[in-house]
Amino acid sequence: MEQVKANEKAITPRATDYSQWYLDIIAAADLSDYSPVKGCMVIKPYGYQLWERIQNVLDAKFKDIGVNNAYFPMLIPERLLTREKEHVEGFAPEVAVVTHAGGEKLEEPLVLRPTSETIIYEMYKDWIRSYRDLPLLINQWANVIRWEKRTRPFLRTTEFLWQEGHTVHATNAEADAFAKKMLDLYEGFLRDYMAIPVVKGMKSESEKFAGALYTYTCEAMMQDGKALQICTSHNLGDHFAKAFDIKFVDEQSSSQYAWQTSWGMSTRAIGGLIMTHSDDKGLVLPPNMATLKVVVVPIVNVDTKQSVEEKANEIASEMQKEFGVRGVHVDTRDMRPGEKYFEWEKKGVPIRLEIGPKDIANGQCVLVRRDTGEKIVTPLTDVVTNIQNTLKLIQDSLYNSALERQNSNTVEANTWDEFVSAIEDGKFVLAHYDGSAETEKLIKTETSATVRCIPFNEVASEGLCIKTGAPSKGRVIFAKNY
RNA sequence: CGGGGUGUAGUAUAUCGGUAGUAUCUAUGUUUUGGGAACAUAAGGGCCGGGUUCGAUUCCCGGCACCCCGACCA
Repeated sequence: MEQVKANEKAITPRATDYSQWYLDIIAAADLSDYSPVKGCMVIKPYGYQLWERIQNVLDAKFKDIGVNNAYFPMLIPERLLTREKEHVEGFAPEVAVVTHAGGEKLEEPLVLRPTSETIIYEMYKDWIRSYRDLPLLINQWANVIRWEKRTRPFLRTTEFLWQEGHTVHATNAEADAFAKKMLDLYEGFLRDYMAIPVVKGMKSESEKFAGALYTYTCEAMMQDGKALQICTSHNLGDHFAKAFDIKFVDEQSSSQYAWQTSWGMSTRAIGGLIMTHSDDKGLVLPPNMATLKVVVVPIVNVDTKQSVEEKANEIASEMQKEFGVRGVHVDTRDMRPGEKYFEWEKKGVPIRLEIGPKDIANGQCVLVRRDTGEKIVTPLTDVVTNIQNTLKLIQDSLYNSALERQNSNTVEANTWDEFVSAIEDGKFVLAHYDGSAETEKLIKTETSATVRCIPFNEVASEGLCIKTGAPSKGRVIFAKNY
């Protein structure tokens, strides 16, 4: 009977089955549910809070640099999608198409957007006439559909939520600088809020966005050593401008094609958050991502219930002045304290505050860190300050340990044997390769590693391809990936 | 689309060719409360179709669904 109990409440250890561990965390924290349509995902309220946080913070950052929101339709006429050759070839295998509506077969099928470049640029071509209309900086929050063969909650779902920014510029240099600027913005967000360190770099020719000139990416390392592409920013060059006839008249009165970027971050980032910080007890949220930052658990019995809960509420309302009404919760449910602890641990709440009759008598309470489990006895007079400090400590410590993990699991390989064994060990492997799609394919077949990116600081390095021995410029990171 | 696995209550599981058992969850009540409480009562189940059989949840065939591993996923 003990055995059954343990099994029911335990989370599969990471070391045993990482994949199952990940699913367990999601279930334990009550983040999502499977939908009747395979591959689609229901995001439950506690999970959606994370998405709302991402939305709020990113949206404010976008607006700070002059990017405003708009909305474009979900249905795209098929002829628009097919306009840019590489784009349609890249996406064709995974688009869902509406062929019937209103009880009739449609004359022209409508594609459920896998991404919105085409429909947005069809509009842009009429919005842009002169250099005075540039740059045009627009973002949209939307859902997109990609019919992937294999899905995983948050990491790759058939339908997912994201933001996609689409900008238009007068020169390629300006567009490129903007694409990189957005990547830096993402990096800052991931560092300061999600506590996820990333490697910034450029995608290889075969991994870049279909239709882009260059794709820049933030790659993060998960706890099993696999890479996750957490967001991308594309310099689209003038490819789409030419396909959609987006032209402007410059200061010399001559007509020119415009230069564009697009960039996005999706609900996949939540998957990255889960896999970066969580432990075998459940989810761990960085304080800057947690709506609920402190949960207060009064320790009571029948006699002390009223007085202890009163005191707990009093402290809580003091804290709410600092952390917001939704930032502090007093859990007065009629359950044993231990049960509550486990529940909030599974949900990743950064700090738990235990307060019982003995504490009150001593004018103190017990502050417990979710990340380390450390218990800190705190005078009631210093609670708010101590919590503020502890939240900062947790935030920093989560980032630092993730960074440390990433650094210590990133290695260089100079021979093929080194390379194979490092990939086998789940490392990020820095190595030269000749840049050809064939070599990439070959390496993937033999080791299941893919080119994650060419880190910006490696672009100039020269050497010989790890596989073919051909001359190579720009060392890349290889890794297994999600 | 290949390889493997599983279909029994909301969830997790057991047994068995003959009345389907347990835990958990849910509801109600009493007692409890410094790390997953106890007792009592109640409600709730065999994926679908066919075959073998006196009798199938069990065995066989087919379908369907789901899970895992690959392929695929710029």
